Amino acid sequence: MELAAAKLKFIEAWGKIGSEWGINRTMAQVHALLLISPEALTTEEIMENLSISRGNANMTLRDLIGWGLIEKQHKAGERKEYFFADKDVWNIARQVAKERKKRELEPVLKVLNELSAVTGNEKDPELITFKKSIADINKLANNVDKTLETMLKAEENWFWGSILKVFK
Amino acid sequence: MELAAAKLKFIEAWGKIGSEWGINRTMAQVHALLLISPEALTTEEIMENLSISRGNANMTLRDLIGWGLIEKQHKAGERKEYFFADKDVWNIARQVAKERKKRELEPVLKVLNELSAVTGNEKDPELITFKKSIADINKLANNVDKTLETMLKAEENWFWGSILKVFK
DNA sequence: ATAAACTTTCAATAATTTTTGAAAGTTTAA
DNA sequence: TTAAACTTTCAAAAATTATTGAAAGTTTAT
Repeated sequence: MELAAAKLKFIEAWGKIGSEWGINRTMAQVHALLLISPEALTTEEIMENLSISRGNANMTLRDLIGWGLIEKQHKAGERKEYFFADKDVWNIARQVAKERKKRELEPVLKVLNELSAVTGNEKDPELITFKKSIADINKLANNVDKTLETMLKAEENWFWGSILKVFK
Repeated sequence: MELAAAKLKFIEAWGKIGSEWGINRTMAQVHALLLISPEALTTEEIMENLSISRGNANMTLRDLIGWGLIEKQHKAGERKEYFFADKDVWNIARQVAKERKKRELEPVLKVLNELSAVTGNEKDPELITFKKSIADINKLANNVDKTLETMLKAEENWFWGSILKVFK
């Protein structure tokens, strides 16, 4: 396969993955484009490359910066802003894990905690089932939380080394 | 907090989590409802409880069965179908992991493999960057795949025991 | 101070996803 | 076979989410 075709295919695939994981297609595609680009690109170049509007490009780039996945770069003597992606895939995974933990897991843990305090007739099967479910989910969520916490601090080789060794 | 209020809050929260993870809100809410219900419920009861239409309930229940998260049950002497959710949270996590692995991760691994075979001028920075990105993503995806594979086979206590011990 | 170069905003529009509900289909019992 | 009880389908409508593009805003150089 030729590079040009492969690039298109990668951008498409990354966009699809993104949308399956609740990240909007365009955002994932812009990220893909920057990920495989050796040079930082301008808004203009991104718009053209992906056939998206200026407004869309601007918002998407802003979001990607918010996720910590790309950064702005300024070139000496130029007014234009350039954007480039962190190419370290482990950093990307960690960054995504970090943001989703903060944005999603933590609020869930908070709600689960509140729900643990439900009151009522302790003989009521409805209450018994409810409490058991909440307790189980709570336990799972806490284990996930701890594992992510470790992942965030860990180096890639150490992390996978440890996990895969245990599972051999 | 009273049980009735807690149930509503849980259904809402589970729905929100679902939609953040690309599962549609209603599907997650129906799952939540069945998860905290000690008895199997009919389509009718689910419709009423969540204020959704018959068509929606039917499709959603079908999807949940497809994900292996709920099952049909028949009660002796009754024509109606009852639905109930597996209450084992570890099974749920495994089931979701299994389906997403099959539906999403495996196709991605396939595409990444094809993209590894890209050809071109080996001195071209574009090609070098592309190949490096693909190789790195490939490695990460394979590690995730192996870990999920282990998770699918594992008992909950063993799994978390192993992971959390390593990370202590 | 002005204008060119560039970035951001946001109301309107488009695209996508979800939901409805009535009609069609199926199963069971008599 | 008929009809009641129940389930499934799917075209149309509603809701949600993403995108556009022109106008407003900002920064820099002169």
